[in-house]
Amino acid sequence: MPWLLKTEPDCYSIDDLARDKRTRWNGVRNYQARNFMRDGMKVGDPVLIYHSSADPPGVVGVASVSAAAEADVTALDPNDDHFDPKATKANPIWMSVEVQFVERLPALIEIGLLRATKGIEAMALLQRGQRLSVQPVTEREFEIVMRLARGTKPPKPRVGRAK
DNA sequence: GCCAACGTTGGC
DNA sequence: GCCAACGTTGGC
Repeated sequence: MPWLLKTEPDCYSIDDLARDKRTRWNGVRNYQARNFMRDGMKVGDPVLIYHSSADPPGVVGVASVSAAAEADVTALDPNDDHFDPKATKANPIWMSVEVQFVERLPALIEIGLLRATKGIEAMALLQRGQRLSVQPVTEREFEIVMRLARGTKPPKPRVGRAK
């Protein structure tokens, strides 16, 4: 299933991912987000990359899950910004998946455009007060965002449920 | 920079 | 286990 990962471009941007080709999504310190990475994200799942606290914020690219979650070693490193004194080797607490670069979108899809787009009103990203940095995205939401990216119209709603 | 919304912490 | 205080997120 598709996902969305938020990142602050000042910290790690789509350009950084394009350069690195793949990266461990380390530094996530929220249990719900960790659980999505640990239990939900499967190798091959597509991932929207979203720039938060950017001007403007929006979806900038696509990645895919390239390796399943494992211990986030940055939690064990006292010199790392994401050090967690409660984490141990036996119980690292935090986990992260590896993602690989797929593509940069031809243009950033601003959050305002997303808000104005029919069919994706229920996207987690667009809900008030939500700040989760790892979010599930439905197949249809993913498809609509990709069509926005390619400048074509979103598909008509399907009747009934997929699969 | 503001501030609403949310998660976490810690006293009790 | 409650909940007030605090810290963080992130759009605006």
